Amino acid sequence: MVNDRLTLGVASRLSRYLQVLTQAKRMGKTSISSQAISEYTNVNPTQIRRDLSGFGKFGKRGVGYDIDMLIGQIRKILRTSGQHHIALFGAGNLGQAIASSGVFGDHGFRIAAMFDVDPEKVGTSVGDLTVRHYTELQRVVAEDGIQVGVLAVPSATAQQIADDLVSSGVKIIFNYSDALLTVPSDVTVHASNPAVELLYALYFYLS
Amino acid sequence: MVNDRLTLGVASRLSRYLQVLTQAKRMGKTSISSQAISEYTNVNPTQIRRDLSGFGKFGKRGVGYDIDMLIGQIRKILRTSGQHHIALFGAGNLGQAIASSGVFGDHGFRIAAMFDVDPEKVGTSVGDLTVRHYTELQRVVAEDGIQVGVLAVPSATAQQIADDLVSSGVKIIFNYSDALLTVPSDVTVHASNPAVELLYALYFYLS
DNA sequence: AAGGTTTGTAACAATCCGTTACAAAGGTTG
DNA sequence: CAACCTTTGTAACGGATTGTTACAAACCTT
Repeated sequence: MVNDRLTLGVASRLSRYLQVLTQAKRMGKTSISSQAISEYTNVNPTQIRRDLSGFGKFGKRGVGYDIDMLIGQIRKILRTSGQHHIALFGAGNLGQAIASSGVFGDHGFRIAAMFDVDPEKVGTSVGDLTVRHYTELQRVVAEDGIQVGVLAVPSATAQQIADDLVSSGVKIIFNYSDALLTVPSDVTVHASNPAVELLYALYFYLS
Repeated sequence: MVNDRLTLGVASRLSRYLQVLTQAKRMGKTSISSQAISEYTNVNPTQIRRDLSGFGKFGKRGVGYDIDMLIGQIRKILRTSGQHHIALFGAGNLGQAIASSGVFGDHGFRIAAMFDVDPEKVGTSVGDLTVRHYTELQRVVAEDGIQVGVLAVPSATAQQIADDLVSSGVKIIFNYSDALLTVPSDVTVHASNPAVELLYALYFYLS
């Protein structure tokens, strides 16, 4: 059925294809083959074609996939074609890097607000955002329809922000801090740790 | 066989356990159950015990796993217990965030050098590192035994750095830029894109 | 028109994973 | 000390996912 949930595996691979497609588009390419996607994702080309052909005939035989079109199709499949609003916590180096990187914008995420508690930072501008004080959290979440909170703060303050996000109704938290967050079971925490990803890459290199 | 390569799945899960264990240790915990690891990783507890028991009896029945011990064991299994040296490119916001975060240090990675081309930045200090000029790359890689290059640079310059790293003999590149890098097949590129990871999380929330 | 490339698809085997189950070992409480 | 609870280690089974091989059809180039 078209309306079935994707399996974890398919959704994860589709996301990875999307990453490569977006990068390829930035590099000025307009078309790409399953073979080429395979080289960048380490997913077998037959698997890629199988994943995609489950949703429609997106490719042209002898040519490959039109990148813009495929990006659109995968977004539709992942049901994330709309605009999503995120709130960013922490205006330190990491927060500023995220705010000015455009990496979220490319995928339909708008950084709707940026928060910090440091009075030196509140009121300053980062890109086209103005850093707000943390006390505005509840109001901004409600007014701007924030769906995702991104934590780029020291680990000591992460749990408190997570708690406040949860009580404001935010269900997805992206945690860049070292803290291990405790949240209700209907809230998703995604933690990103580059060092752990490196360990994984290194294992396969060393073997 | 003990000396077999781990499968992709096992290595990936072990890395994720390691991430949770490291965080739990930071939070002051000394012991953890497979059930608790499961809640943070979404890996089924039986699967966790099965993954671990393939390598030895690390747990205590009725109690759980000693965190320090388990971190050590997993590092041994991943053969990444030693010190690894990384070079960081780009002393902008992201580069500074990485250099000062301690996230690599926790996992046995030492940031041995940091590079930039901006004359304003070369010579300045970030944490206990001094930013060096990019022209020193070849020498530093050789002298310090750099195994990994981390790119926190604008996408326009990423490919050039990747090429130079490859010709210096570095085989693992961690790419934070938006560029799609082309490298020889014996070089591993790991790209991290938080927006794509968010799309994935969002899909399961929206369903 | 011929030849090369790439998709879409099928079929099969192998592997991986979730689930259920349970004994053994450790801790806790009365 | 005995009963009870928790948690590991392990086995077994069935279902799901994935790698592999294969090939026709469609597309492009020459």
